[in-house]
Amino acid sequence: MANEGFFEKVYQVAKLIPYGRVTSYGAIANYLGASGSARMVGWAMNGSIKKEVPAHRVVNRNGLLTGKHHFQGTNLMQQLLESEGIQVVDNKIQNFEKYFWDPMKEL
DNA sequence: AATATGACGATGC
DNA sequence: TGCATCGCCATAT
Repeated sequence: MANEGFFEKVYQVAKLIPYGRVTSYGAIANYLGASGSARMVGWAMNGSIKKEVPAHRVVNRNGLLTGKHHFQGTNLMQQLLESEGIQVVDNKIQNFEKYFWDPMKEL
């Protein structure tokens, strides 16, 4: 209920991430107008796992799956990304710029 | 009310 | 090029 307004926004944007695409926490934060609070986006994702939010499509600006530890399995996040056609090596997305999806730019 | 933490980001060295 | 430090801002305790 209106208590997690910030979180809600993050969830909405994360849900809008197209299939086979990824984005960064900072990009979402920037889109929400909270540029600088990229950490909040990550924190919001913490609860997004319980939701229907594809948090596996959200990584840090290095394209590194930093939050994979928060997923159920050890490499579930990586598997999900690979399932979408994204190459992941050593917890890092290959051709990150190519798969990068900027909410501000796309929306 | 204050302090510590955190799935980040940028800059400095 | 890689590691270390500071800054940001909301949540949790």
